[in-house]
Amino acid sequence: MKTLSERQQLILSFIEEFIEEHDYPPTVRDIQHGCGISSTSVVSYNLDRLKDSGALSRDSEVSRGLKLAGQKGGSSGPVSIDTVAVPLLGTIAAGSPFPMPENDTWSDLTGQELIDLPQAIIGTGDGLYALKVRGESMIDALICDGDLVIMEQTSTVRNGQMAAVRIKSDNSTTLKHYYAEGPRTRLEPANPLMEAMTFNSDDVEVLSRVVGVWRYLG
Amino acid sequence: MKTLSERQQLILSFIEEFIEEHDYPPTVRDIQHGCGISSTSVVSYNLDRLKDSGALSRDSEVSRGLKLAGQKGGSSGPVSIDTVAVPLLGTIAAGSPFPMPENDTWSDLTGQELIDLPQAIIGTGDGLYALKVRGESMIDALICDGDLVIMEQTSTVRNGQMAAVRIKSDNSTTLKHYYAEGPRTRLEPANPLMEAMTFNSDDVEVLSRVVGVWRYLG
DNA sequence: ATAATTTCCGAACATTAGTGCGGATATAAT
DNA sequence: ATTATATCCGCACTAATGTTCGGAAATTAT
Repeated sequence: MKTLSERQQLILSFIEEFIEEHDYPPTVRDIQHGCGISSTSVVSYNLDRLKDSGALSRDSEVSRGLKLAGQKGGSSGPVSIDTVAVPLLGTIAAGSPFPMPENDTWSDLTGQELIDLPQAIIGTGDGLYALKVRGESMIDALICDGDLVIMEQTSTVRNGQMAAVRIKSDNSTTLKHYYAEGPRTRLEPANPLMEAMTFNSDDVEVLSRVVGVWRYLG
Repeated sequence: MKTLSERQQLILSFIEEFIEEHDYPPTVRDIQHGCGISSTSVVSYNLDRLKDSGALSRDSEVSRGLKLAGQKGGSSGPVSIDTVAVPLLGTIAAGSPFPMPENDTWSDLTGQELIDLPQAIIGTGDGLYALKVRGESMIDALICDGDLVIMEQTSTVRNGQMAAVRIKSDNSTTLKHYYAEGPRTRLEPANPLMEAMTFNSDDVEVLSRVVGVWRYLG
């Protein structure tokens, strides 16, 4: 049996993910653009090759007439270790109020979406929660749309740590590196190309500490 | 909530059986003939009613763009908290050569530092490796010093995915969103405030795909 | 090198398939 | 009955989508 070309494997994995996302197969043109192929005929050609090799079946003259043959291969044998489940409490977006765990929220986590993180890198996971970032409002913090921010609810952070802080006079909330310097508090964006700002310490309220950021590019 | 008409229930069950048989949803006309309806517009009308009632979702202007509400992904088993161990191969810094897994590196992982990541968000973990970022040379990619970049060794990525690409004429390597557009290839920084650049496709070599970024602020 | 084969390209082309519209028909409310 | 609402009918229109074809380019075999 002929081995699949790189492009054919790419197409195959694209189809798989497309179905995973949409619950229906892609069109020839979906594949074309998704895989950066210049012509629909090339897609059609490779689909026929894939059909020949038995990797999929194809209904002629039917839009989205694709069916993967070798569905999900059984997962090999992932090593099981301890993980910590962290509740996904909501999303942050520019302007929207900053979601915070509340007393009853903690006790009633039923139905909450949970994010599993390895204990090895997270620690005990006590008091941790996750927020999903919406929009590009946190570019300054090197955080973009879709990122998952892991936070620890605390009102005290050490200098240099990143925290969700509220500027009372603005009633705005941002993620910044925190530096208490006596009566003044300096907030420094993660992006070193951007300028820091200082406020009266009274004006700055620490909401949570940022423990980690997870960006998944599937 | 309105109760479904007989015809709507018929359509619903037809869609269900059709998907069962073909693995892709029917067209409006498939439904028309399958349910003995005289006009496509009647089908379209009832599909909209079914959408209103939440029985299914419909992608506009998309052939077979149907998804039954009660169906979601594959088998929903018990949530496993398995993790996958990913080898930490080295560090990336500005100017330094981009570390890549080599043949013997793969076979001899003894003593390699391993990073555990949840299988739930990483997948099988096949062909994955991790690199630690040194320095601020990747600010454009919203990646900063200390970040852990999870990569998959592949030379083919789909449009829109982020990848480690080498510009041959520069002999430089960066992380960019990749868009193959025929003879030209567009590389787009993750930071939407920055401009994209295009190169001759010959001049661009894909080294690895970026699967995820983990930033730990302990 | 030369020829054979595979793969790719671009541009039509032809069918498939979703949508819109005027009007008919039924069903329910007033 | 009369109005309102929901459903249906055909038909035409347009967008979506699979296919074809001549030729170029890359790969492999002789």
